[in-house]
Amino acid sequence: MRFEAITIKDIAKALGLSTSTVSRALRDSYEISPETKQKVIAYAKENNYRPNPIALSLKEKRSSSIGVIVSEIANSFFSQAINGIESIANEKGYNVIIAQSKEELEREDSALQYLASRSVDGILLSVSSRTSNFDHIKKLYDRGMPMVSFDCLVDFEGIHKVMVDNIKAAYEGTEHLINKGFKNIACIASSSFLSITTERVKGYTAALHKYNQPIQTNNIEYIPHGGLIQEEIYEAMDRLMNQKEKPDAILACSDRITTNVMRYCQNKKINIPKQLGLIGFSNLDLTDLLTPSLSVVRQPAYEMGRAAADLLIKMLESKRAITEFENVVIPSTLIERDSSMQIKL
Amino acid sequence: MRFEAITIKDIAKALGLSTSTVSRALRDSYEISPETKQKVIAYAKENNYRPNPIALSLKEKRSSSIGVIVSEIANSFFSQAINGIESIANEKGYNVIIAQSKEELEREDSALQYLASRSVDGILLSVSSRTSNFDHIKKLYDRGMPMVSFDCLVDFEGIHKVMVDNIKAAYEGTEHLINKGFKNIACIASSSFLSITTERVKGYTAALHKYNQPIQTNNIEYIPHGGLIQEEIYEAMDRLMNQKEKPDAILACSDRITTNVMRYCQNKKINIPKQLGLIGFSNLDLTDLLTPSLSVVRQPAYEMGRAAADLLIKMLESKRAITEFENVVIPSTLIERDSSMQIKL
DNA sequence: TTGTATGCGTTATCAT
DNA sequence: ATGATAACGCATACAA
Repeated sequence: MRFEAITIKDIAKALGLSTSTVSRALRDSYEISPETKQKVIAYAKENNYRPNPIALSLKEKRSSSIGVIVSEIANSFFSQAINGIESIANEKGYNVIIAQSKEELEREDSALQYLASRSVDGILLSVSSRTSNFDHIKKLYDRGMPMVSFDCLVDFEGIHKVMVDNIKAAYEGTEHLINKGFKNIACIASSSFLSITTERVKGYTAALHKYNQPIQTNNIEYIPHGGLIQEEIYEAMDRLMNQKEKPDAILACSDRITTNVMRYCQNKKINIPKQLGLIGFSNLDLTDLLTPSLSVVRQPAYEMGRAAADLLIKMLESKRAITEFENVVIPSTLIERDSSMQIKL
Repeated sequence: MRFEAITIKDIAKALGLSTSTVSRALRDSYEISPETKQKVIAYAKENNYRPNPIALSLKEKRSSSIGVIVSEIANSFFSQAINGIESIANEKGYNVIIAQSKEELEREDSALQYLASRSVDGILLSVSSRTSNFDHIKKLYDRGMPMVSFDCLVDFEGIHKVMVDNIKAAYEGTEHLINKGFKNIACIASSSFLSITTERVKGYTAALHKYNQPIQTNNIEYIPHGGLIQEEIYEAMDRLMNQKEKPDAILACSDRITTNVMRYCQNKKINIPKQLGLIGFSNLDLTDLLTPSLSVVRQPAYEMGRAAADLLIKMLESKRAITEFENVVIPSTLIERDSSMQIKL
């Protein structure tokens, strides 16, 4: 037996009315008599009637659903962001369709095509770390697909953005290490062409500059796949640690980079923070247990998800010109560990 | 400007053909002349034509989408499971709509109604820890909605399940603690009426029995919200630690419970494993860094997601009787820490 | 106040 | 080999 939902037609037949009368009664139209209305609503309720959203979509040319493209769901930052997106979407009666780019350009593009063809009303996009060219995105945007770029940003005229103040976040993280007495701080970041990377590196160098520490280009490592591939981070660490003047601390500029730098240190038996200082961007749930070795820059993932979904849905539902909407910048949080809070492992 | 996709009608008009000819040409029907076919396909490709899945759904009475209900997306176990679900769905041309129950019965029920009304072809469900009664689920199932229950299981006649061998997992975890020399092992689990709970507790008691350790009911704590609420775990720990004969080790039966037991120990400055042994079910990405204090039972979340999605889609696409499909049991993994691999924190 | 007809995009059935 | 028409479920312009 196939699952069959009750339709307006069924109600009409059962009550000896026409479908339009039923439709109008259910939408509480003024043209319908109270008695009929009541009868229809009672029957609908009794039989658990729900309008078929597919038929509605076809008619209204909108699906009340928004698409989300992230690099990977199983990444705390994004699962928290999706959580935020979901909460807003739920409130406003939208549903969420999720697609993953897995940090690959082709997958990102096909996800984009897929969502467009699924008739989503709009798209929330955090680009993959391999996306150096935004043409495929701009093309869809120019065809009229509403979009909001969040976290890993797309940059072209008109597109709306929800972001954190990455410069400040990286600046504060670096400053924290400097204040702890580290003198030769390296930085591992994602792809060099991404805004989140250039901004975080900018914050890093700004802090070094402010505290009169030398800025060495061989102390900055860029990771092609944004940390998805462990080996790439290990290789970067190898390069850094094999320098003549090897760094005494690391600024790890993403969730995955942070985790894998810690793994590297564990494998190589490098003591954090005695042999190597570390501060990382991280949203993992357990980071608070890794005190006092790890101070983290926490990205407000949930809040970003909410802000991005809120902005997109406002754009969708407003008649105002799209240019009237403003980008959103959300502050990140530096979580400093107190050594006295140490868990004895 | 609103995003408008190209339709068969547009192609027909542009090429001076009828919609049915275009439709047939695109589906490579034998009745269409090669020239026409070629012309249509070329035009479609050039203009990036994609069939409108909404119209298709309305016609076919199927949406090529499956619904997933989990307690929370931002929980590593579920985000990994969703990852697995997504991978299978992608392969087979389905899309995934996700809903969260937040461990609340009403939210679970409304998610169920929502997905049914969204015309999903089937549902993957991990029940909330507050679901002691399956009537709302069975009702939908009996109306013909294909379902697969995974992880937190639903149990009624006919429903298909994808699960881990919880008894074995908990047995091995407990055995591990016993082998380390712990003599008074307590157990913190989720709601008492859930199969995952009863099975894990069964594995726990079986191990104690096997090694001739006393089984004390006040050494078993049940958490109403499955660990979503930190206080509930703290209270359980308080009760355990305030007993006259307080336990020397804990078996934590879920991801959230494990994390929060660790947090509790950190706050109370309880040394793991010197003052208190701990083994927990955990899927967090960072657990491998918490050596050697924490051996974990790792749930094969990704594999479960894949197995569940695979089973559901096979059920959807097969003409065979639903009873012919078999439940899937997936083994969990015990990850024992080697003290020599200690990260110096 | 209610009913009839149309269209959203697609395919299947029936013409031609 | 191609075209016209109906149907999926719904909302609505138009008729009565």
